[in-house]
Amino acid sequence: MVRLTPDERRRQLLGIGLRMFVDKPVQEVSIDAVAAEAGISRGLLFHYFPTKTAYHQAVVAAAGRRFLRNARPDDGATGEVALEQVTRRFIEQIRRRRAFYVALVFGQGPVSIPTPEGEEEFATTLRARLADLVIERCGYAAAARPVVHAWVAYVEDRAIESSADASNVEVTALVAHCTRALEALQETPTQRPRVPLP
Amino acid sequence: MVRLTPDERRRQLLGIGLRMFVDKPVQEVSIDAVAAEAGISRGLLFHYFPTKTAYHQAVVAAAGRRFLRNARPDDGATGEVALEQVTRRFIEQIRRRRAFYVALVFGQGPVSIPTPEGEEEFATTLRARLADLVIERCGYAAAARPVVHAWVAYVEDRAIESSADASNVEVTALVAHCTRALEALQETPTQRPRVPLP
DNA sequence: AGTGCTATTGAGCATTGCTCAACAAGACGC
DNA sequence: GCGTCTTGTTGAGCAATGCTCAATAGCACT
Repeated sequence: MVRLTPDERRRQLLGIGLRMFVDKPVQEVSIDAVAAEAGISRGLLFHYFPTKTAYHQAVVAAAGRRFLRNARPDDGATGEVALEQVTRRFIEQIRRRRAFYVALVFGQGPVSIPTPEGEEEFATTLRARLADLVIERCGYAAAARPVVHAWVAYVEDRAIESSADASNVEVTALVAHCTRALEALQETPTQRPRVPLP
Repeated sequence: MVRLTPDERRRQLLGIGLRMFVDKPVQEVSIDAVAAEAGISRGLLFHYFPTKTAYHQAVVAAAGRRFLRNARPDDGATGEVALEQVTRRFIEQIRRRRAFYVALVFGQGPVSIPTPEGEEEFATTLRARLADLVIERCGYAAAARPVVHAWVAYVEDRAIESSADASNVEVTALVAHCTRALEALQETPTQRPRVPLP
């Protein structure tokens, strides 16, 4: 019987979930399997997470936090440089761990990533957090939020679909395309239909 | 005991799943509940779907097929007109049944939508099918497929995030923006990085 | 009416999600 | 070194669940 700090144990369980939910969907991963992997009893898992669904959501949220953290630009960076960094880091991350991303982040719909400490029960999605990041750090207007939010979806799809074996050069080109695309999208008017209706 | 055609029964079960999986995730919807809703025994459900996961996937695929079918342009339409129709129908559909779409299509990652009859085990996602639709019907080059595919993700996000209570006029403006956005994205070069690396 | 086909049932089993009272590992005081 | 307190941890136990399979019952056709 190994006794861990609640924090250590929690982290261990989340880490195991991060591995187990990649190949199998929730309903095919049993609490027993997770507990066995951790070397603990079933009961303990329910001491840390009230329900299996709650555990799964916590794992997914952890995955989202991880991607968000790794996509952050350098502390000094702002404007176009920051945008290039965020875009590159986001894309590279997805490509490096494609299956992981698809299973735990992309395939989970609007999964909440609670902001860490204290802030009043605020929760949101990875796309929303990345959009905030771009708006705050790269100098985009708050009014452009819908465009930025959906642009994240665009970049995400390009990263997922681009085959992971492509060379680094292609990644650079993709990053360049995506940063330019954000400007192009932002400049695309939202007012009049281009094809007048009959 | 009510006896139905296998086809009718299958349709009924898929229809029930289409309703049940909107509010609750897979692991919280029991086969018992589905069977009770259909007025049949648990066993029968396993006669139609070998496993619960298979049933869920079939339901999700059905949802995808539905959206794909409703997004098709008119038979005669081509080019820009077809693009406008596909975009509008896709957006309107998502907005009209937002929760449904998010739960069953968006929140399921790369769910396969098998092409109906005969075709050799080909299966793909809703985004891929919509991309094919745009390429074939709206006159886009096959080389633009990655852009079109990710553009679908962009449109999808705009539709999901735009509040459902907005007026019809705003939808028209959004459709116009999205169709223009596809051109803008297509014209955004993928070759050189805009911000040269140090 | 009889016969064949098959959609459907229902008992049954192993596993699963979840609860809870009891246990034991470490920290602290003495 | 001993006792005590706190709390991370266990394991039995239960109802519900996913799934199997032999038996049944509805329907079409002769």
